[in-house]
Amino acid sequence: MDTNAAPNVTAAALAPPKPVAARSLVEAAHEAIRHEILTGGLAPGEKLRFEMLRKRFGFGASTLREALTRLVGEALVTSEEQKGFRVAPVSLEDLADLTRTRKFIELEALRESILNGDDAWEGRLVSAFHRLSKVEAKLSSGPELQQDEFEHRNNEFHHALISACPSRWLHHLHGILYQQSERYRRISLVNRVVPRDVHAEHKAMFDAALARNVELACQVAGEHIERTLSVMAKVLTAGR
Amino acid sequence: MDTNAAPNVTAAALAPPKPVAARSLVEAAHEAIRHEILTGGLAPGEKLRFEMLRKRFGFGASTLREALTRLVGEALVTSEEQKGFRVAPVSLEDLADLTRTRKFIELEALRESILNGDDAWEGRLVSAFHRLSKVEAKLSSGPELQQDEFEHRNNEFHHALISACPSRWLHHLHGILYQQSERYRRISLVNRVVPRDVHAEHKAMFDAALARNVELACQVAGEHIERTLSVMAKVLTAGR
DNA sequence: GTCAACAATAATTTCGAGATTTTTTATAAA
DNA sequence: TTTATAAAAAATCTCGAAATTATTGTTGAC
Repeated sequence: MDTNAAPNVTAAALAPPKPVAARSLVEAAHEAIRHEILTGGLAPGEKLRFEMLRKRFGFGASTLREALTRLVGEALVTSEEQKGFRVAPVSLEDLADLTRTRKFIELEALRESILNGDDAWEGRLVSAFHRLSKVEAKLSSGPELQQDEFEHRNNEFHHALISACPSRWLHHLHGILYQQSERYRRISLVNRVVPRDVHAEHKAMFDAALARNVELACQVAGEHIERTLSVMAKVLTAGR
Repeated sequence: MDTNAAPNVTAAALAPPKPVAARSLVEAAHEAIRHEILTGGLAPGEKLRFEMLRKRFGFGASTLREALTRLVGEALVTSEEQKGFRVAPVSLEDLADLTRTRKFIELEALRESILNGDDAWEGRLVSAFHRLSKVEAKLSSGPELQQDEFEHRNNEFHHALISACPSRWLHHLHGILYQQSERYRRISLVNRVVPRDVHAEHKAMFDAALARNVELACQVAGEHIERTLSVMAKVLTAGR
């Protein structure tokens, strides 16, 4: 079969936020709505009416319904039988609990990853750190333009760190928690109040991991997560 | 409005396994299919065609589709774009990884639960242990009849143990892993090979928790989970 | 003036048919 | 006999409308 370059999605062509081409309309709808929730275009607690979503994204009711059901599974959307869907709410308590739980999971994964890491893992890590450093340097000049790209590379770097952890279930759980954190992180990025040398923190994690120093890496990563919490907490309380 | 005792679901009346009345057809379909997967009526790896599911359960295509999407979120079903749904496969590797990860999560939740437990928690624990003990005694006579009830009360007891853990996210993650374990556990229950005093193990956990002995409770619970793994592993390898 | 029952409106949920894609089967060439 | 191509069949995916349920607004009685 030859490659078909023509986009075969018709309804999706109407929606403004369309970063990636998806294999099915449900996937496209899922990613579009997910992006809007993560970036705040759909506010926490907001009711998700089908008529509104139809106009905004251009998908049919069944397609939207399945996309929302996926998002419920990722805990980005809540649903109550016969009463529709809502964007999952955010709160300081949830952020604190989420961060604590993520730290618990992520440090265990990091530990196992460092112990099991091979040359290929080191290669992925070096590569991801390099790409992240590049976008971090640009971020100070034009913040909003590179935010999606920064999140993507930040995600890649953190994933590379734990990518040698052999437990599929630990990865699965971490993925859920990480996506939740991303939501809070983006809130604190758009209106950042605390100046912070994130690059230095990333470099410390990178160095400790490559040196195979489990204890140091976990300590640094733990502090990194905690610091992220305190920054996000400040933003959330300041907004009130 | 007065209470309406008549079942308002029409299509669902055809399906044989219908334990609970659901608020929506999607929920009914979700629970019916989930039950069939957990009990083995739908085999691991089996393709889930809509025509087959329509005949078997009597729901419409969209309803089934959403129910399957929910099950994908619970990792009981896998989906590949444009190629449909399958029952999630089982394997010895997955079981080992799952058990290890569940132990990691469940012991942490148990630790926090014992430290935070109040009188209400003790009450729930005593009650759940009592109910579990009753059904355990009956289980030796008629195994198949009480299996659903045993699983239900076993679930209640293990949930009661960690119910005083304040972390919602830890509970959420534990729920995912516990449901997965239930699937393997039911396989090893129908064709059990190793005689085992499960009641004594449960009693040891119960006593240690009520005595607020964190270390002993975690040790006993850890051994309980490990022993469950070894039993299930024996069944899975014997089946080959 | 307050509360409850009832009607009107709006939203969600469900279904079946049509469009698109994948898989299978048949045919022909090497 | 094997491989490639193409038609046919089967399955999934998507849509819009009908049915069910929740919400809102109004009227009437106490």
